Amino acid sequence: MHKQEVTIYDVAREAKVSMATVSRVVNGNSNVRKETRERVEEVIKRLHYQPNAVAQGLASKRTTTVGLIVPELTNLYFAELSKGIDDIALLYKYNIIITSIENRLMKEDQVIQGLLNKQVDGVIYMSNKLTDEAAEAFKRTSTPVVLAGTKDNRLDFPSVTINYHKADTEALNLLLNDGKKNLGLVLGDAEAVVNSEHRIPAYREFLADHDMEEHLYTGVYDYSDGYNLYPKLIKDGVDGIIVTGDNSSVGILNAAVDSGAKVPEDFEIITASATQIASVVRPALTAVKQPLYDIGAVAMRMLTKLMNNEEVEDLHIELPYELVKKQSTINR
Amino acid sequence: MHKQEVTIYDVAREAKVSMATVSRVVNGNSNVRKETRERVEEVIKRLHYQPNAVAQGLASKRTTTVGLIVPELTNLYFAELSKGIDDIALLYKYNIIITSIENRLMKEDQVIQGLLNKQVDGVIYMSNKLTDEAAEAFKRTSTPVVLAGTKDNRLDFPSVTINYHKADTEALNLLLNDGKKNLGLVLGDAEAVVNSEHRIPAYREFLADHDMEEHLYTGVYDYSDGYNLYPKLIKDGVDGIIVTGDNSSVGILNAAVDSGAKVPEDFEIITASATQIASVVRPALTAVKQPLYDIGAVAMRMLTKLMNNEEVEDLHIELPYELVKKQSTINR
DNA sequence: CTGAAAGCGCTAACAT
DNA sequence: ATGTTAGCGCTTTCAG
Repeated sequence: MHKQEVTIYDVAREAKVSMATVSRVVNGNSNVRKETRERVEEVIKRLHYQPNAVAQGLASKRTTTVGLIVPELTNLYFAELSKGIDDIALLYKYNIIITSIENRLMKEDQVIQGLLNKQVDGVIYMSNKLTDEAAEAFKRTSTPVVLAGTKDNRLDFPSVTINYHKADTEALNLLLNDGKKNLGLVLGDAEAVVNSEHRIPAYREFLADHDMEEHLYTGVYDYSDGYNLYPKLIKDGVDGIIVTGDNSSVGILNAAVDSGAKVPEDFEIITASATQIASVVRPALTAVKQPLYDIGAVAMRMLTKLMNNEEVEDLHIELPYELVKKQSTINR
Repeated sequence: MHKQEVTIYDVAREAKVSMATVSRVVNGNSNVRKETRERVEEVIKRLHYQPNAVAQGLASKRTTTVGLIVPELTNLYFAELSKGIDDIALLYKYNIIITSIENRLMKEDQVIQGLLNKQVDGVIYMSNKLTDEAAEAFKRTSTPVVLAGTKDNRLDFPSVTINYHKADTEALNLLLNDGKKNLGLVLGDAEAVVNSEHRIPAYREFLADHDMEEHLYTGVYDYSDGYNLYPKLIKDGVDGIIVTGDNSSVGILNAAVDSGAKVPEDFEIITASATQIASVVRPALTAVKQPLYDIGAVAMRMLTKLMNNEEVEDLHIELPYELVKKQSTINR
């Protein structure tokens, strides 16, 4: 397996310089005479020399690779975040090792350890919930970590999010103003910090302020969870809901439509994390439009600073969201 | 930046063996006495030793990392393929470096060269079209490459696909049997081998066999392309179409629905690469259901064999597809 | 501005 | 079964 035909040494010999000089040329070090540089560059081109990034990584202790930890690959929410990350990573010449943690073949801390063993320069963690094992693994390392779309109360990892409390309150107000009386909140994991510390408190405060009854549904993760939940919502008399998952919100919507319910007249739905899917269903879903691309991009940008030991003014960035009215709420 | 606290050398000293023995233990080499192994393992655990994968990679010339080249991150078609790849990669303990080529900041061959410089052990390329520059880059290297969901006629790279010709013919027959008279084919890139060598020929043969008029639309890539195409379809008198992109098929569907057309009575749609999105829209789309997860999984499995120089009986695997009738064609 | 030399942490013959 | 010894290809002082 003679992958590497031509090494830095070959270039050095051919250009009649030392490998140190070739290394300088490759790395854009300015301490090289113009003529020398040009001679080396000519040889590099002629020999089709390409630096071995693994050797560079070992010698320099920087791999220009970051790890991405994502709960599911086939979820547009994470895909849109990832795209923001990817674009900025490309800009700063980092590669991305992506690892999903949905497969139970390997525990989450093992996945993270595997990433750290590969000497990634940094990690971006996306998920509604920072699990204990992940937190443990992260705090054992000096590798910088940024949370995208999640917060953590215990360990204060850098994060990029929106203001969930404010967003949900605004969405609840929309339902209230549309005349809905029994407002529900549909969540995935109730333990997730975003839910337990932000969304649920916002919901309860709202209920208290308006003297309303609580209709909290947890453990609703995907399309079919949402679809199956719908009859229960109706039985409970709920007429307006905020759904934190995009797929589950579409499940609920389709269950409503398929059962002949009138949306939004009888039943209103607001999705709290809109992806493309929210706008292609009919009726299109009114949504809290999180700037997913930007969250990813800002998180990655922050990570580049952390990896370079640059000053980072604010380690907890909240980006603006937008409440976009579509057809699943009364439009006026 | 003293990331690596404890090295193989520390373990060796502490366990009073040579680093070679520690290496053997770490790599599961059987040539180690049981007691020695246990002593070393105890030290490894006590010192929290973790092997540096970069150093392993440099010394062994194997990085247990594969590169994934995907046209778009935010497209469920590729996400579902990726999930199949990811699961098998995890099983065989490979990490994945994912690179999208939608960002024009870097040319495709540069992206590929970057992957090769990182010494990936193999590459999986997904896209309807293997571009010239990609093909050039691949043929310069000895690193194995597998195409997932694409074929190539020039260079005969290993591939995993379905039989597009057969699938499209079957879909066209369905439209015909539903009484549709003017059948259209809506594509993205007409130059893509899958289209130029498989889908278009299948379409033309079908038209010839049934003495029908051609309605071929190319350059239709995303949702809005599809949405905007609809009026033209109607003007052209098309009453049944096969759409190769899932997002564009939904665009066409919504344009039809929004304009009050009756689907499937007046207009039938079959999507030729169904993802989750095809089943959540209403009416749900009749689809050629490609086994995307399996295509990814089989491609990755094939790649593991290639990377280990194992025998691969068939380098061009075609997996079975399924024509799933939903609501965008007449159901009977 | 350039070169010499010492590693980075590990694997893989080759000995013993 | 275990140790010794070269590297893998590159970066990075340190000299000059």
